[in-house]
Amino acid sequence: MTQAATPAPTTADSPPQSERKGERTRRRILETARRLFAELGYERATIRGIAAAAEVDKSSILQYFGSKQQLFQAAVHWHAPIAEMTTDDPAQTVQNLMHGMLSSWAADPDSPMAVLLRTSMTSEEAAGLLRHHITTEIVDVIAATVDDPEARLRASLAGAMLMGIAAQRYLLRMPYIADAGLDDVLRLAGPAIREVIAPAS
Amino acid sequence: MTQAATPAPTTADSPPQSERKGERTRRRILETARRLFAELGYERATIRGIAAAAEVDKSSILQYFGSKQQLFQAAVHWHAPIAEMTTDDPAQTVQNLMHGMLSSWAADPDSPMAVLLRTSMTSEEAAGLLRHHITTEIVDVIAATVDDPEARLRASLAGAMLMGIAAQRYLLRMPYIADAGLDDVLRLAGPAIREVIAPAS
DNA sequence: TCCAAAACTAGACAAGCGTTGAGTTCGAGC
DNA sequence: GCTCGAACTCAACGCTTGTCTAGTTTTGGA
Repeated sequence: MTQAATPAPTTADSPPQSERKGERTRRRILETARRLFAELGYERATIRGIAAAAEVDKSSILQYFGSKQQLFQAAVHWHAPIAEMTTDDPAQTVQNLMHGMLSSWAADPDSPMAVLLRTSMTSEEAAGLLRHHITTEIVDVIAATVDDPEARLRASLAGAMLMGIAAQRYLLRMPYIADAGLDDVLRLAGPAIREVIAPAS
Repeated sequence: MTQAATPAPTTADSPPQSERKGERTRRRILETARRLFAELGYERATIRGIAAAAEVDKSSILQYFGSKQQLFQAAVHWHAPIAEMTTDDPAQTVQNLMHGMLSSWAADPDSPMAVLLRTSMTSEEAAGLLRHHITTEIVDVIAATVDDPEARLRASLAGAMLMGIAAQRYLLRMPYIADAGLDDVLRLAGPAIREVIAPAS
């Protein structure tokens, strides 16, 4: 019931050299958990495995996060800076989004969003988290910049297409898509996705 | 190693009223396994659960398929009639493919392809099966109808986009995409995907 | 009707899981 | 130097999993 009672009077993000010792451990657990959840999915990533990889006792994980479920929720919690990518020009916005999403996945295949997407395929709870995040933080923001009665459906479809490419490129590592350069992918797919959001431009 | 030694001198598909009793049981196990693998993923779908749902003893499943792994492989084995959908006109081919894939997923969310996609996200072995199927049975066939040095990359990207839409519509049930009519989805996304395969047409 | 083969079941096994609670080490304040 | 709480570890629990072996029931041709 009771949360691990973090004292944390300071800002809870970005490592400040050496804070409270427990915070460092907590972050190490979280990063390891993200990596293993991404590689293995929810059930195959065991608390024991995460504990061993993070060089921590399995009990510590439960002391910090309460249960495997809560550890997972903490691991996939993220905030996408979509608002900073939107401009007045929908075409430019799409370009920013595509480049931002694909290059961020390239840099970190264990990003919370990638982890959540993987697990959403076989977990209704994870799917619910993903739906909420994508709807409120991505679709709504993009749709607000488009003047169209079907703006939200258009934004959702564009997002689905982009997610399909990202998933096949970075998660499934499909031939051709995974082998091509990022610029080739953007060149071939960019105009098409742009057209879904802003058809007449 | 040895396949379950099916006697089957007749065609192995479509139920012919009442054949060998074992064949009926085998098919019932296979259909139940597909459904549960689709709903739960590979690890959460247990042999015991499949056996109970198929009203069969758990040992029978292992007798028919050897192991859980082999049962899974049998469950996700499929053949897509892509060749019958291709025409001389790439635009028409894309239209056929989109309509075919989306409406087949709508009719049967537990299709082998859907099951394989779900599990591929967290299983390298499943991902390998999916890569092989998609490359040889879909991408190559589509690319053969397109005259372009980047035909395979184009076909792969179009497939990825289509898969993204199908996944969000039928597996993740995202708002807007899942709620919209099939005709709306085709109207908005169709031209964009068509453009990826046949840019100048 | 009989009987071997096919189909199916019951029960147990070891291994691995998430979780628990009691115990041990560490590090800062008096 | 001592103390006390925070940080961490150890050993065990109850349970579920996939698989195996041995046995029972059903089936279909002679």
